[in-house]
Formats: sequence, C-alpha cells, structure tokens
Amino acid sequence: MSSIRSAETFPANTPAVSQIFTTVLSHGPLTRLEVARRTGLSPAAVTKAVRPLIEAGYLVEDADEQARPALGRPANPVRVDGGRALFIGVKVTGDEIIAVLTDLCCRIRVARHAPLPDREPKGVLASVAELAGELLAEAGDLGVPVLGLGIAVSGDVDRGAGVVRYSPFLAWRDVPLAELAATTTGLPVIVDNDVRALTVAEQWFGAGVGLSDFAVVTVGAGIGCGLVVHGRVVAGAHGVAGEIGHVTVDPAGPPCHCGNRGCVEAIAGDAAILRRIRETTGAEVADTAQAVALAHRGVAGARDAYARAGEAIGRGIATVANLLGPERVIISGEGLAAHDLFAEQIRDAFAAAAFGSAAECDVQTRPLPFEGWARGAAATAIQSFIRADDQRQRR
Amino acid sequence: MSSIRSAETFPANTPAVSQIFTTVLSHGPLTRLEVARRTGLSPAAVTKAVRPLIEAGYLVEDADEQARPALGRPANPVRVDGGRALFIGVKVTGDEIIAVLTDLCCRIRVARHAPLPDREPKGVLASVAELAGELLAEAGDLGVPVLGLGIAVSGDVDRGAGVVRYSPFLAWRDVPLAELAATTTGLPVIVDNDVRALTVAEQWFGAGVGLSDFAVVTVGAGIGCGLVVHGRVVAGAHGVAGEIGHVTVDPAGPPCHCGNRGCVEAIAGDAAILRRIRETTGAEVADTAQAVALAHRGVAGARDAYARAGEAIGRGIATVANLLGPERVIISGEGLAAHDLFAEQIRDAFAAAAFGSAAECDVQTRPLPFEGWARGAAATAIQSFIRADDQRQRR
DNA sequence: TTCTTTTATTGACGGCAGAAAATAAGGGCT
DNA sequence: AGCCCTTATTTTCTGCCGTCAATAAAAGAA
Repeated sequence: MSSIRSAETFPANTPAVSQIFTTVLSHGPLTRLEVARRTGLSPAAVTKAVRPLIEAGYLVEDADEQARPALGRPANPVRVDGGRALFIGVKVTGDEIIAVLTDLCCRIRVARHAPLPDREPKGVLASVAELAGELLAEAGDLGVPVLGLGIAVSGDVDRGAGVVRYSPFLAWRDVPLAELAATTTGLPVIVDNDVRALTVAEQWFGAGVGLSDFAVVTVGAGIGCGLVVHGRVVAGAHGVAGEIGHVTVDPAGPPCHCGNRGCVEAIAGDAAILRRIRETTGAEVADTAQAVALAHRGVAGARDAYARAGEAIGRGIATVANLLGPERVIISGEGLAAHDLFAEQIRDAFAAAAFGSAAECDVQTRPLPFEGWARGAAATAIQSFIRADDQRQRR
Repeated sequence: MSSIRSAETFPANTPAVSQIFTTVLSHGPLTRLEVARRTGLSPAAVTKAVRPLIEAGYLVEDADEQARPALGRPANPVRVDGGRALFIGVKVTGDEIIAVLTDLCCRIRVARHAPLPDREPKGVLASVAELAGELLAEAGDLGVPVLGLGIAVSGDVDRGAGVVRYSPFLAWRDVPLAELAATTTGLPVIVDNDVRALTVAEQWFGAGVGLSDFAVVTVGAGIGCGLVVHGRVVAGAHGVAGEIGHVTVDPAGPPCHCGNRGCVEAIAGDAAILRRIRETTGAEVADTAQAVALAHRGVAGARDAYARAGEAIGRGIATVANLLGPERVIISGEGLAAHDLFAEQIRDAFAAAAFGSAAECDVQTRPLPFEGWARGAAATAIQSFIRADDQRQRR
C-alpha cells in the first residue's frame, strides 16, 4: 500500500508513442527498425519515441545475444518491462469474485477468489475492495506500483461512463461502479462488459494480436461474442453488441429465457444441454461435469445433446462470419471442457453455413482458465492506462 | 470530351482539409464556426483550410441572406459547389447497364441505361465505355469536368485492387476492371461491390449521415447488407461481408442455391417468393409485378408468401442488430415496391427477435429508384476523389 | 454615437514527424 | 591487421499543421 503512486500516468504525449508502445507490447521484442516498419513511422521517430519510454522504465533493451543475423550492425531489440507496473483485474459473477494481479504484459502474478455473499452493490463493492486490498498488499511486497483496476461484469455496461446499466445476474441497474470502486480503492478504475474485456485481452495479448477483424466466442453458461472490427472492439450504439447467444438458429427449437425459440443459447448453453440430457435420457444430471461424464461414457442422449450444441454454435459462428468476414474466430470459455464432444459439429456446421470465402475464416479454440475473465478485466485496465485519451487503432 | 482535365486532383494536403470538406458535404451549408465544432478543430484551422477550397471552386460562400440570427457579426456559411465537378456511376447487372452523371453532391444530372448484350468482360467494357462516353459528352456540353468513374458490381470485389474477384451473375473471375476501364475511358476508376457502394452513398449523402454505426439492407432479387462500423464500411477480411442473404432463419425451410436451407434469400428473394406463390396457389406468376398484384388482390397464398418474406427479413435484421448494435438500419432495394405487403412482418419479427436494447435500433425504409445503385457507384468515385489516400473517419 | 455580441481572420508559436546524413557496430575478405 | 560492406541507430535540420491569442468585421442595442 505504501509504494503506490496513484497519480502515475503513462508518458504518451503523442499518438506515435502509444502506437509504438502497443506494437512492442503485442509483438514481443522488436528492433527499432522493425517497429518503424510495422507502424509506418520513420526509424527516427521510433528512436525519439522510445527514449522517454526507456527512461521511464516501461521499455528495456533486450540484451538477447542469441539470434544473430550475422551481418551488419547487431540489432538491439526493445521489449516491454512487464515488472514495471502491475494491474488488478476483477471478474464479478453471480456468486463469486475472481481477482488477479497481472504485470504490464498481462501475465498473471497472483490470483484470488472469494464467494459473493451478497449481490447488492454495497456488498459486492466491499468484497471487491477486500480482494483488491489483498492484491495491493502483494504488490507492495514486490515494491511495484499498481496503476489500475479493471472490473468485468456481464450485461449492459457503459465503459465510457463507468456505469453498469443492467446486469441480469446481479440484478443491477445503473450502478456507477467505476466511481464507487475508485473512491474505495484509490485506483483508476475501468468497468467493462466481461466478453468485451476478454476480447481486449485477446486483441492485445492473445490470438487476436495483429488482426484488425476478429471475433471471440465464449461458450459456457451463456454464449457470448466479442467483435473487433477495423481494429476496435465493437460496443454497439445502445450498449448491446455480440449477442450471438440470442441469434435464432432454429425457430422450432426449445424456448429461450429471452422469449424466443431456438436461440444459440437455448440449445448450447449449459442449462439447455442439461435440460435436454434429462429429457432424452431421464438421467439425473446435476451439473455440467456429470453431463460431460455421461457423454464421455457414450450415453447416446448426452452425446446427442452436445452434438446439437456444437451445431448451434457452428451456425452462430457462421452467421458472424457471413456478416462481418472476420479473419479469425476464437472460441473460448468454460464450456470448452466439453470441447471434444462438439468440436467436430462446430466445424461441420460452420463449414456448411459459411457462405463463399467467409469459410476461409480461421476458427480456433483457446482454453480459458478460470482466471481468464479476470485477466480480461486487467487487460482493459492496461489498455486504458496506455491510451488514456487516445483512440487511434493499429493495422 | 474536350474539357476534361484528367489529372485534376483534390487539394487535400492534410487530413484536416478532407475532414472539413466531407463535413460540409454531408451537413449542408455550415458556418466556419459550426464546422470547427463538428470536426473538433479550431476555428482558425477551418478558416485556413477553407480558403484554398474556395479558391479551387469546391466550396462557395452561401450568400444566404434569410436566416439572420440578428446578433453579432453575420455568419457566412459555406457549402459545396455541386456544379464544380461531375462524376459517373455505373451499375452492371446481369442483363443491363445503368449509368448516371452526378455532381459533386451526388445529385443525379443525367441517367442512361442500356441492355447488356454480352457478359464477357470485353463486351461489358465496351458497353460501359459507350455509356460513359455519352455522359462525358453531356458533361462537356455543360463545360464541367468529370473527375471519376465508379463501377458497382455484385459479388466479391476487391476495391483496393480494382479487381472483380468473383461475380456469379456475370460469371467473372479475377477481372481487373478498374485498370481496364481506366485505360478505356481515361478516367480514374473505382470498382466496388454494389451493396457497399450503396452504403457509401447512404453514409455520405443519405440516411447514414453522421452515424458511425448503421446497416443498409437491400431487398430484391437477392437480400444484401452493407455495414458501417466505427464510421467505416466493413469489407471483410476475405472480401465477404454483409451476407445477410445467407443467414439461416429456418433450418427446415426451402433449399437455397448456396446449398443450405432456409436462408433469408431462399425465403425473401424475388425468385423464392414467386416459387412459393406458384406452389401454394398454383397460379402462373411470371414476374414480381404479377406476384405483387396477386397479393394486393388479396390472394391468400400470395399474401402469405410476402408475410413469410417479411418475417425472414425481420429476423435477419434482428440478427444484425444483435451482433452489431447499429444505431439505424436502412431497408432499401427494388423489393420495396412490395413494401406494404411485408413491412408489418418485418417490424414484428425484428421486435420479437431483437435482444434487449438492440430493439431500440431505428429501422427505416428508403425507396430506391432504379438509378440508386448507379448513384452508389458515383458516391464511391466521389469518396475516392476526395480522400485519395486518407483513411480518417468522422464522428 | 458608442457599446455589445458573435463570427471570421491574421500572425506568431510550438511541436510532431520525416529526410538526410552521420555515426556505430559488427563480420568477411584480402 | 586493415578495409569494405551491410545494417542499426542517432543526430540535426526542416517543413508544416494546428492552436493560441489578438484583431477585424458587422450588425443591433443603449
């Protein structure tokens, strides 16, 4: 707690600086020349921008003596010093809070979680503050300042205003969470939708690095989707975007809590799979783990439920691909535990429903550890720290 | 033909200039102060940027003496002089060519069309050149230079490269149309997908002015969709985007030429509606006009076919709204002749399938005259003339 | 007539980024 | 060992865009 300089800001006076920094952040160690090539700036501009970043400790020269191209002056790559600063990411679900302490490169240093005794904003805030306090103490032990706090909440979140407009799981409406948490913790706070936060993490530190158009699809209790178009995360004019879960794939399908029938989520969400297994097999499956076990044992009804789920997800992804033509779709989420049960159906349904060259889209799966969501929240905090008020996008 | 200075370029040395110009172009006459407010630039910058544009004749001071605010120095609004330059837009369909001569404000001055005797690139090119020649002659009579030619083709078009990658209607593959037409006509040529071109026209001169996120849905022989996200038209990583026509709305629906079942186009495309009317009523409907007439006469099978089409379109639009959260959806296309037959179904299906606040999206219809597509092509030519090599977006 | 109010314009200034050239740092060749 | 070649980095200089602050302009109000 003692070593925190809460007013520390990133020395990004100019768009070029933040562009250069994010390039180095995402693309590992790079020589100045290579940075210049990727950003379209001149080598001179890179040198000038890099110097203050090195002086401030955010970049370091990577004395990596192994990769010698053997001709000409040896290159002197720079990389981000992850240990220069720490960030806290918090994911709030309906029944627990997960918090991580990450470095500037979004690598997780410490992870904690705690049950959520109370869904009232006040109680949640207290729990967040407590976990954040523990992580701040850890950071203090390391002697590294914590420069931001990101909070991810599912539902309709206005990141700019820092307000949770509506969260079904928490039963919140118009809670100014950023302001509340900032006064409680003394840190700069960013609040964002959980799927968008995960998308930011993929864009800066994951499988979306370097892509200007991609989608992240999360499979679990719900089916979510984060979209990056023209290098920026899509937020939606009314706060709603990426609602792949309520895309209809079969108007004759099972009813969905949204009031329609045959939504992706009504077929491929955890609850939907469980219900279907119960209906077709009559078995008493209490949770997803049992359902997966049943399917792995080869019970036809269970396998079928997962196959249908895979087909629905594949169709949903194909819809995204047909509409947006992303370069890549990254499938992630807790539901990937059952990946082997529906991977094939996802691919087949996608291939069948993708139109023309939309099928060239690269569909990959990425496992998501349980701290993944919290890490996404940390990524939004890092992003907001770096570009404070700059809205440029990279190629 | 005589008065064409083919090398004339737009004096947009700086991003600020092109930003200011497009603001004035889209938002009618504006005072310099108002322009400064909208662009976020300082009034001084606007004054300096405007001067050369006035000298070059692209802007004029609007000596409009009626709207006096009666206090302070009288405002001196500037507007674009549409008559300063002309552009040609050409739409190539499977069986005819439509060409328009527009001014800089994309107002149509002359429209022509001609049948397409031949679908080979050579023959199409000759027809395009002939129509363009006629329009060039008209422009010559007016003494106004033509500064660009836009060509709109359905299918997979690489605008940057000026190549038609694949056009099913013309049976073309990898035709470098921009290059060919440029050498034939001597004009700078832009080739783009027809729906994207129409979207550009709406973005700059239509119902999309000032919006950073909206969609254009075209209803006709096919169902198409152009998307604007973050102020830019979505092109798709593999050339495919906005393929709303092949979004599945009912996996048990009628087969589509794409190989799937129940695509929007397989239910709401002109051919699909005709087929369904024939099947349900047994009537011999030869074309869309007859089908509309039948429905207007109250024939149940015909009315039903249109109702189904409206439902499919509404679902498709809801899918777009759920995924992207646009501010507005603009429905257009030749199919709007039957607008009264399915407008209600579109609205109902959209309202039912839109999730949460995605339903707040403003859905409007805009009639599309038969020169609409060609005007879109002209809009792309205007756009490319103005921003030559600038990729900034507006708010 | 003189003041007030709003808009437009001018000139000085600061700062970003690019170009060109200089400098640095190897390794290979003779 | 000394020279040359290649590549990386830095320095210096310069152009130029856009802001700041002061000024002009054109009414109506007092």
